[in-house]
Amino acid sequence: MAVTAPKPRTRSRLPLSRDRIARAALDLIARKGLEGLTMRALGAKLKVEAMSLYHHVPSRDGVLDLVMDLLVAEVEIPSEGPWPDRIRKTAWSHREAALRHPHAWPLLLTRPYTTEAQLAYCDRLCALVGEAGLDPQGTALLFRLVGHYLDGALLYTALGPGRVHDPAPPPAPVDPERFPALARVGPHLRRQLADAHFEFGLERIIEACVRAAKRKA
Amino acid sequence: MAVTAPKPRTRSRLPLSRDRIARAALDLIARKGLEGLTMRALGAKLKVEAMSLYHHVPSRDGVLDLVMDLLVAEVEIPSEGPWPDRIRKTAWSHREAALRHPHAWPLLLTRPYTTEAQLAYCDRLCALVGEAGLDPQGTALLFRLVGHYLDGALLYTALGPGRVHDPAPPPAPVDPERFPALARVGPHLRRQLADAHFEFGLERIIEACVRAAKRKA
DNA sequence: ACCTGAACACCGTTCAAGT
DNA sequence: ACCTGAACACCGTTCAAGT
Repeated sequence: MAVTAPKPRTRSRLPLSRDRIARAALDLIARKGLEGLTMRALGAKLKVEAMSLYHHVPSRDGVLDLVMDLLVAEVEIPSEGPWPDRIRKTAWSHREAALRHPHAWPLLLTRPYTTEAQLAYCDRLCALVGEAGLDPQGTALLFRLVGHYLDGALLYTALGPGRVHDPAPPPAPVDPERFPALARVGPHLRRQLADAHFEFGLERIIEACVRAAKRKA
Repeated sequence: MAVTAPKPRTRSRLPLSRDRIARAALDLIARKGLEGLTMRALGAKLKVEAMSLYHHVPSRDGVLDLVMDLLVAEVEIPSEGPWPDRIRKTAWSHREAALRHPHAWPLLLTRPYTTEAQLAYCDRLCALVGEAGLDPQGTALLFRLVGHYLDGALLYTALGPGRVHDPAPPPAPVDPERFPALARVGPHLRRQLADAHFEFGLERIIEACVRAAKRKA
């Protein structure tokens, strides 16, 4: 019995889905920056009118939430080994993800965490810091200490120049007459040194956590 | 000889100036948020067509630079006393300024420092951290450690809920079945505790600076 | 059920024109 | 010199209409 082959659609466009929208949005942000993510541009990328997106997502903010879900999914939080080591690895994993998605990363610093995936990510971080063995109050103190440092360091990482569509020049030469301290320290604040700076600060933060854990124990 | 009194202008509008524009912009941001600062709204506030602003400022970004100048001018950096104390006071002064201008503060974290006033501010911060007595490389390490912590903490401070036009609800109750660690620690992450959290982290950071300074000396 | 097209109420910015 | 008005090329989102 002859079976008709599935009709080859001349326009073989997959149906829209939240997953396809999320990936297209992440890619668009990587190319054009956060403000380059417009509903019209996103629609064009998916070969669809902008208005079709609203059937899968409630608003532009809804798209940003999908992108945040992709970001937190890339962070690895190990569950084996001594906890200071796990904090160290988690921090570096954050840094790698931020470097992979510099334009999108600020979303994680400026928007509330609401989706299931985002809350699960927060939960894993709380559990990790809780391994230090302090009570919930003490855990919250360490959580903020580590968190604030990471947030600041990764925002700096993400906003660094030398990326696509980032017109900000590297720190311009500074007049040592008018700004003597800045002229002296400035050369040592170069982005190329950011790895070493990140590591130094991270180790001081972990030391502080270890000391706090010992004090309570 | 009769002198004609200066004709009382029925529309006594002051001439536009960069200073008036800056203050109006800061006020508009306080009321409507950063995205509420539009050239049209700013013009309306100054009783002028939006296009008149372009005679005093090159672009919307130029307005944001003026606002940043106002913000850094509010930070007090003491020049007397032991340096760990001065770092502590400078940090708290930052926090107070961030709390006075929560909506505008993120500008200082996301835009490059370019104007005279902004560079002078960076210079004073470098000079302060330089007081720890390390060489420029070491000074840069401390500068990043303190800076990243402050950036993260103040971004958190600035983005907190409970402000005008901030629809984000305080951390919603969390299902302890699905997110046990978050449910345990979450209550201790409330904004009301932010002062104590900020202080704890700041003191650990200053300790680390003191230790680093001793090690080198 | 899913996608479209026109429309609404906005943006930043340019430019020629007014006083 | 300073301000204006109209216009251009965009936004996010609504809504009635198509298939």
